[in-house]
Amino acid sequence: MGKDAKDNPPNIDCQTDDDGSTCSHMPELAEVEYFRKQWNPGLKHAIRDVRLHPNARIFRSCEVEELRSHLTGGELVSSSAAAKQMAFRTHRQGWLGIHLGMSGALSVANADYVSRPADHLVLVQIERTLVFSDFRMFGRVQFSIGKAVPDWWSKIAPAIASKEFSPAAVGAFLKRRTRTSIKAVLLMQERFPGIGNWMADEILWRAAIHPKRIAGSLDAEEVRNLHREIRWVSRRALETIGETMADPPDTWLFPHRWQNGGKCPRSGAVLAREVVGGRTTCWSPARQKLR
DNA sequence: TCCTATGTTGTATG
DNA sequence: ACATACAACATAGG
Repeated sequence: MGKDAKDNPPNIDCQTDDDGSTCSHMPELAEVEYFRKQWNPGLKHAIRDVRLHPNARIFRSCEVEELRSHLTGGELVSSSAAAKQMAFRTHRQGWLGIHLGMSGALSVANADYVSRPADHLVLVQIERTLVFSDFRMFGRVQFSIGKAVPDWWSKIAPAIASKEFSPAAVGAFLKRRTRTSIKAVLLMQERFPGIGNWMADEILWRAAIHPKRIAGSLDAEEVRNLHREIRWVSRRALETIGETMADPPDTWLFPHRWQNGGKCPRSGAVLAREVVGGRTTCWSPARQKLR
């Protein structure tokens, strides 16, 4: 699972949002991986100062003063991402966990960076500043010290790319959901770590499965197709969005799904949009039938 | 003014 | 114990 970050040469570019408020990419699997790498230039460099908002909601599971004193004068040595969670290891057995929620973002800025109101955790170094901003504060920071792997990291479900994420495991999970839509089930992190709203829609569109289908009603072939598309979308998203945050090409559902009157890139039919499983859902009625 | 937002969690109910 | 549904969290933008 863990990919250790490379110690890249310092990158002093300011990559914070220039509109100062919104980020068009909300964090799912690949976006989290992209944001994780934003802090690579700061790994293995001393942190001179920690600026944080101790009462911000993102610290609701965190001993803020312990975090502050540990990081001040210390350093981050490596990082990995799993599901929608990031883990940064520190100089002396520290674990810094970051979840980006709906509006969180990591960025690297100049050494003389002036914090904005939504910058809740800012790590100041000699050559750069590492910034975690989150204006809605659905994100979460966690911190612990010690060899023991913290629960928030060890309890993450087996990665979609792993061997344990098998068609049989997916099928067994679906079989237990006899009254829930497949769309809602795909969002369950206990089996589909990192899948979020846009990925779920993309996967179902490719697998030609209607989002309102009852999860337990999929037949063996549909489960196989679904499993294959989950793997494919995850891998391709990591290769594209995970590297550059570039939007996927027009051959994906992704760039069409929020446009009013958007059309299915395969059938040309007008896309449907409706709340399914409590989330806004987009599908192509021409490809995805309720049977 | 009202509605939307790509996430998770706590709680109530079946 | 497990499955299910939904309000709540906080903020900005259309």
